[in-house]
Amino acid sequence: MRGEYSTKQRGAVLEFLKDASRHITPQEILTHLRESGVNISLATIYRTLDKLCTEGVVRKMTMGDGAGSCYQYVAESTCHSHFHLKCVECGKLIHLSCDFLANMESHIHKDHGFTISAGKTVIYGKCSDCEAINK
Amino acid sequence: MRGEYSTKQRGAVLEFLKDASRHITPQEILTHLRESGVNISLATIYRTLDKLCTEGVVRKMTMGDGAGSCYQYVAESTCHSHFHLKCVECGKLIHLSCDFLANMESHIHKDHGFTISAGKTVIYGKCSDCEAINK
DNA sequence: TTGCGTGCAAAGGTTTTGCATGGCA
DNA sequence: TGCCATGCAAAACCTTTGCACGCAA
Repeated sequence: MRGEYSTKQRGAVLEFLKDASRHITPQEILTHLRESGVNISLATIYRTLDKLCTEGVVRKMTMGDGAGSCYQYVAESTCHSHFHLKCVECGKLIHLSCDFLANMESHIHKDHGFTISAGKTVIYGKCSDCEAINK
Repeated sequence: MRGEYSTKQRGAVLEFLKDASRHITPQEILTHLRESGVNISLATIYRTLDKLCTEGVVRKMTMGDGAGSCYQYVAESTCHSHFHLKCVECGKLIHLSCDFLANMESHIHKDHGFTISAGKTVIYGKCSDCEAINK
């Protein structure tokens, strides 16, 4: 018989991602689940995340600071108009929902023939706090 | 005496980056320079790139597909209004200069207090070609 | 001569893979 | 029972670092 099995580990990973609903590293998942008494290995986490990614349930993002990849649970409703700003100074990650960005998407689609995948995109720059400090 | 030396390796790396004027991986640099008869090691390339980065001569970018980091030569004049679109299907990288994006920068700066670093930002999505194929 | 730059090899961290075992259906 | 999922360990990668030597100034 073909198909997928529902296991404790897979359930735990998915539940943790849902609860956190923020960007998470495989290492974080390992630590938290171990603390919660779940027996799981890093390899399984990577394999599980890979599958969830293919299914479109979670999303993989790469932070530019070499700190490894992050994964995030994707609720269907939050797919649009949601960009991420990452501060290159302090590493803070800002979730940004804004109509203006919806305009940007349609502009780029019309004028440049490119369909933006907002969830995968990380915009780099400096947050207001760090900007103030350096001035 | 303090200061920097001008070496054959450093010159070769910089020249190659200038010539290519596109996004390049350290591995590519190694291969090309070796083929050109330049004796150089990966470690030196990383160290050189790191310095050039600090000096602002090249820019480091992270491609989200886990393919490692890319570096790009930065001409002073192209620092602004220059975003990158990367197709998640075919991997094509599109350089985008457009006034609209300048507007976006100022909008995000004013309304969200975030200063975008366009050169470090890669916007993911689907290019028109791949969009057409999948439809 | 001084001390930065380089090459090599080893180390560090993240992600992947092989293989035997365990667990779901 | 039949397979898929898991754990462990090893491997594969990318990147960084230590150390002795070479080379620019």
